[in-house]
Amino acid sequence: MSLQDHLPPLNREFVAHFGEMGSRWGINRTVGQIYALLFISSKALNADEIAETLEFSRSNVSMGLKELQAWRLVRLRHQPGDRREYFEAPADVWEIFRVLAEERRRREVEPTLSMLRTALLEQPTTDAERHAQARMREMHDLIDRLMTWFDDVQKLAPETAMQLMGMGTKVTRVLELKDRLTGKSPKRTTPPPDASQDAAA
Amino acid sequence: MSLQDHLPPLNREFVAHFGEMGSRWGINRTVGQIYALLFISSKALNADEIAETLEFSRSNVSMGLKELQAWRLVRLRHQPGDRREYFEAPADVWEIFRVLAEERRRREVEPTLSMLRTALLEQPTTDAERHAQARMREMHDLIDRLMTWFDDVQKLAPETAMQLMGMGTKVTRVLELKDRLTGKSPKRTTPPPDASQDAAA
DNA sequence: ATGTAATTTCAGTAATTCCTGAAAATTCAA
DNA sequence: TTGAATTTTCAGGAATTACTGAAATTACAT
Repeated sequence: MSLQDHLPPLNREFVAHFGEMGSRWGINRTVGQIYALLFISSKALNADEIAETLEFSRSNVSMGLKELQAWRLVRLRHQPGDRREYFEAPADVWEIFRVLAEERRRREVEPTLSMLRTALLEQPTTDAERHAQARMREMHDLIDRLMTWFDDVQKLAPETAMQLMGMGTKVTRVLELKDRLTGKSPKRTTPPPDASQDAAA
Repeated sequence: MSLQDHLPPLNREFVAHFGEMGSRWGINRTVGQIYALLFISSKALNADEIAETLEFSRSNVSMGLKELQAWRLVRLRHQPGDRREYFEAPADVWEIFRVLAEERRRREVEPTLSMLRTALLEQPTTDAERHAQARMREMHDLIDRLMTWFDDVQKLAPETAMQLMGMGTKVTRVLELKDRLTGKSPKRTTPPPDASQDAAA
């Protein structure tokens, strides 16, 4: 029994793609494929079904699922009258995005932010240290701002966030007006958005 | 001559951290350390200086710099009267963030988006395919929205984008008002932001 | 053109990560 | 309890990725 036997072409394609992209996303082929399979599956799957469909060893599937759970990307369920564990990917894609962003932040950003904070408390002794610290402060401040902003957006209900994004840069017109009033120049790097954007309001 | 000899503790710490985080960020230790070194350096460095400071082989530094250039994270410069190539990291941290986001998008998002678009053109033949395609459409639409929005923000001048972020969720009040008028409930997942956020307006 | 400095390529090796099968541990029904 | 079903752990091998030194290439001054 092979992946080919069980999955229709469309599903197979999707699963294969996630396997290939895995390394770029910081997960391995196995984990990527397992997630993809669960994401497009209409029902929760148990580890044996996954192993059989993807032709991975049972133990590999076990490890993969463990990692996906650590990422909070899959959820464990139990079917009545079946003691095996079933797994599924949450249905709401915005929720998936939120969780993914949270986890990446925790793993890829927070450690650096914390290192920077520590470094910024030190008293620089040489010129090299003084300059390095100034650069670190710039980096720290940007990351900190991005994270604070992201926190804010995360607190929004999905549909509000979607709406906010749907507005595009229209929000910035308010800022431009304010800048004009307070005497600053608006400074765009590209021409203003065209009128077709205006529908959302 | 060792890293220890050349770099003061603060700088050494920073460089080491980027080396360790490298794997989580999808680059290797070498590349991470080279970038970190250039980022905090007050002047452009040539490959030999880098190799000596970090104690990597000259060829390794050459490959690392090549990769950093492919990421557009370092820039090549020439010093008058010196035929060696000097490298530096752009000074503006917002610019760095922008480039990083662009590159990650190109490498990690676009291939998937393109795969999804292709898959969505297919005519599903089984129920499994129909369901898979529906899920793919959800994924595609979310990514597409995020990217469009990100395009918009990228077009803004740094200070405008910063301001936009500084506004936090205040923008959403307009949306909430609109929702209330059109009869939808605002649906927050958390209580509204406190008044301390209001300073930016 | 020639020679030297600077950089890149690349084959081989080292280091790391991934995956498997076997064994151990856990869960649960009887 | 016992034992069968299920899941997890983990040592060792396979596959991949990283790094080096030597050789080749390129760039440039004379």
